[in-house]
Amino acid sequence: MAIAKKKPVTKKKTARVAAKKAAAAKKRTTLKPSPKGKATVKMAAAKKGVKRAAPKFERVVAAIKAEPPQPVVKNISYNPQVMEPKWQAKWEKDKLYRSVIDNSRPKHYALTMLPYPSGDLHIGHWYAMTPSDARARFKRMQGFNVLFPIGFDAFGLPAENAAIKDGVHPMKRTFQNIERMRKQLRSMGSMFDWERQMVSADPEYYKWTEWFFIKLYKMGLAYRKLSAVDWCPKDNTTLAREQVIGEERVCERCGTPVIKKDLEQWFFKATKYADELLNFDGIDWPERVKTLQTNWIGRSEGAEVYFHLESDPSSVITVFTTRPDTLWGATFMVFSPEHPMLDKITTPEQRSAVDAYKLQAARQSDIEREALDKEKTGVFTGAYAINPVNHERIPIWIADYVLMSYGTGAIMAVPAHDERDFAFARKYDLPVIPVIRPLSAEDSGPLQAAYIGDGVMVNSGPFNGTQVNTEKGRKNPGIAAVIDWLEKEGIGKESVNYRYRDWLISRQRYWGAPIPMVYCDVHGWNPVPEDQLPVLLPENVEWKPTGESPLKLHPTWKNTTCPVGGEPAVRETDTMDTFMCSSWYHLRYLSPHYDKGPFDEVEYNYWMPVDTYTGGIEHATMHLLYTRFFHKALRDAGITEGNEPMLQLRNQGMVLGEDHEKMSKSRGNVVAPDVLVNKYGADTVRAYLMFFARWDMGAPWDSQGIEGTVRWMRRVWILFTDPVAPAMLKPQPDVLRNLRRKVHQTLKRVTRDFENFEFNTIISSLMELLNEMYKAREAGAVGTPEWDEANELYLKMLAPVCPHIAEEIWTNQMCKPYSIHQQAWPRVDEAATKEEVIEIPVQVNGKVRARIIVAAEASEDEIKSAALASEAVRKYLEGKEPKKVIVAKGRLVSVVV
RNA sequence: GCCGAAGUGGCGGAACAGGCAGACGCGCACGACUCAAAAUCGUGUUCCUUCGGGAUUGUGGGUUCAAUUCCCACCUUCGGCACCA
Repeated sequence: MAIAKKKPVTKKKTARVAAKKAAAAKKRTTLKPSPKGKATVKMAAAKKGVKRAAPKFERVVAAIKAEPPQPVVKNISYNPQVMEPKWQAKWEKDKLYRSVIDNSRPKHYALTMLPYPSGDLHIGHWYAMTPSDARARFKRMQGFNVLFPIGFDAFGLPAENAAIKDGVHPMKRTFQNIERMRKQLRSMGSMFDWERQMVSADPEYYKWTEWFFIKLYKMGLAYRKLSAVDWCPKDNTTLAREQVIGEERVCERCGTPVIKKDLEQWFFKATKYADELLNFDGIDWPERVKTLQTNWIGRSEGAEVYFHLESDPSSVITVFTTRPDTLWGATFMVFSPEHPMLDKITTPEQRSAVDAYKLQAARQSDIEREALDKEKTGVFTGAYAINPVNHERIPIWIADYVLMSYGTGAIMAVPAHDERDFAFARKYDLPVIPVIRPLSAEDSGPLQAAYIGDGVMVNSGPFNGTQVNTEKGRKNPGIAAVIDWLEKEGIGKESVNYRYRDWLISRQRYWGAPIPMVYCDVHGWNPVPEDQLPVLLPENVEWKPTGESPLKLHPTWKNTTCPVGGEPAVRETDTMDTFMCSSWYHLRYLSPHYDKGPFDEVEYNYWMPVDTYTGGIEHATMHLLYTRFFHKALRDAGITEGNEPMLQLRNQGMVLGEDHEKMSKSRGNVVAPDVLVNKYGADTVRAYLMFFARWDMGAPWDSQGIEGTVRWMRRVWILFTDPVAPAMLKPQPDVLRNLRRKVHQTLKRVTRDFENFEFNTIISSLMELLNEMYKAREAGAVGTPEWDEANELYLKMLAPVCPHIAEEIWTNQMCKPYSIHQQAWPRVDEAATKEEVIEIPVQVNGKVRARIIVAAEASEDEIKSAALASEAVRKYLEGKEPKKVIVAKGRLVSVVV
């Protein structure tokens, strides 16, 4: 097969892209979820058909809408609607969750991704935050001094877009939304330390965002460059590469296809840290995130090789290749249509063809140009290059399959061993010279396709006979040998290329942190002096529907004087990408009102680094990569310590609507946490969110399912508050032993599951234990020390999950010392968890045929003889001796007949 | 094409380190209470069955006394990257 195969765009794929686009237009929840966040959506939706969709779902939504919120729990005194706000107020008054430095205790910095103040807390926020809160509470009970802060990622486009529509100033809208969301966040009963709150749009905060920009600028990590950048025509701003999504190349926020524009923009030199960002040593992050980041950085190893023009031996054309072992097979060279040398090398005869091709390439969008199924096109430049390894004269072509943005914008084409080059050579009838002979085929006829695989180098001068394989880089003996030789000959050297690009941070918008730079004709660009920070956003701005940044249109704001010479100068009117604000917010929590620097070092030394970070995976190649870069840059500036800001990362999944689709207002499948809290209480909602799915997977919401959690909560309440001690009988000793065993087994599991973020099994363990406690109560356990211990431990285990009901029972019903949230996490009594008598299944030929009951510490021999003595086993043995008997002590006996 | 993840009852899910598959919950069925309903409580609930059993963790192989778990191949779904030289 010759020409690159056509890859028809399937219906499925089109649908997927459309869905992606649609999703991109949706509101953001935590930080800035993007279509990437749909990951879990479709997985879950696809996993189990969509059977339960419409009727029931509509019924439920209708019911929720119609019903005025009212307590569902009737006839008993459990009343979360009263009890929860009461405790929230008391905890706040008592500053129960204030975290201050305490050198006598180990610290634990639990961070959850800060929300964007969209106006309403979404169920997704609850899903991310309440289990994180429960875990932070657990850590606190374990004796850690826990910092669990909250803030708002308050700059950003939605507020500005809304302002263009209705004229309400983003500042006003944002701070109103924050006020509203604070109330909602409080209703979660979370242990946020509100005194550490930060708001990124607050001048007190963005002063330091600007300050960091200048730091990076002074380190040479911020630079201004004219380049072809991605532009979202709807949001009227440039975007970072990370914010352009998928093969359709749409805006991460609004789903509009981006276009290219040549603009001067500010960049951060993130690529300087590419190699370091590939190293995840010392951090416990999900493999998935590490893989995404690794792929995003896209390191490839190879060599750069110096060709020169036939017409000018002093010229140098550098190419990058991952296959230096195929250098002898280079039969032509291809330049990108944007290559700067083109004008110089094109011959007069070819000029018109080349110019026409360049024009055509420039007119095409990236999508058209990079379409996979497009047939290769190109034009001969008339020029020839000399291959330095064998001094062959090879023609130079231009083709749009070579990108200026990767490598050097010029390639050596080896059609015999590269599919793209092969297709191109076939089309334009260029020579194909095999230089790797497959080990299997001794004499192969004319190549039908590019050969990529193990083999022996041929037609390769001094390297004939050298073995090559498919390994990349120096691990491949052929490549290693050629690289060494290139370096010795001075015609090339080992080299690494990355897909990763520098971070474009300029945004042509108003509602962001100003880029604190000033331009004057004499001294060029200079940073605003530190004592003049922050550069404040002007408040009196006009909203024009043109979409132009009001900063640009403001009559006076941009006028200033040059900090170097005092000449008239203008301010940069672009603002910073909001991901810049969120790259360091975890540092501002340490001392949100500190004014001598971005943070107080004393606080830093105590709290940093972040011990656990929780949030959505949609930020894998955006926020989570930016913040790592930022930390490393600050480390090199001597501002931070250590190589990584966040030691452990865990991602929650996504809560879908009941119709198994992503929740959205337009679909009408949104589950509002406020409604749920009014109806069931925060404790129930918290518990259900922890219970109803694996936290890292997420699942569709199930409004029936929550009933189980409602029942559980009620049963908890009744067990602890119902004074009836039903049994007159004295409990059997084994009842109490069993109760105690169950309690400690549960404690062991719950402790382990909290450590591992396995929240669903925490709840099921607690449900199980409650069922056992009901039975024990029936059996007369009430009033015994074992019963009291069970009660105490149960509440302590419940406290992180359902902080209000646990406090109410502990403090008010049981009159224990306030607060349960200041109690120590109980210790597992290992001895109590052990069973005395165990039931062991006996397998005969792999099938369970009998069960025997033996003492837990019975020896293998005892177990063996008990098993062989059992009737069922004797039946299968039919009097014969077993071939083999395996005893897994305490677990199982396996008899082979 | 490359890289990664997942697949267990009607549903969400459980199974610590290879050892009883289906914990816990939803739903459903039956029963108790009730004039009745709701709520609550109790019992049952993977499938097939000739009631002896048999099958069963996406499919097919393999290792093992024993596999949801380890290995190989494949299928499906999801995600990321992609004319990346």
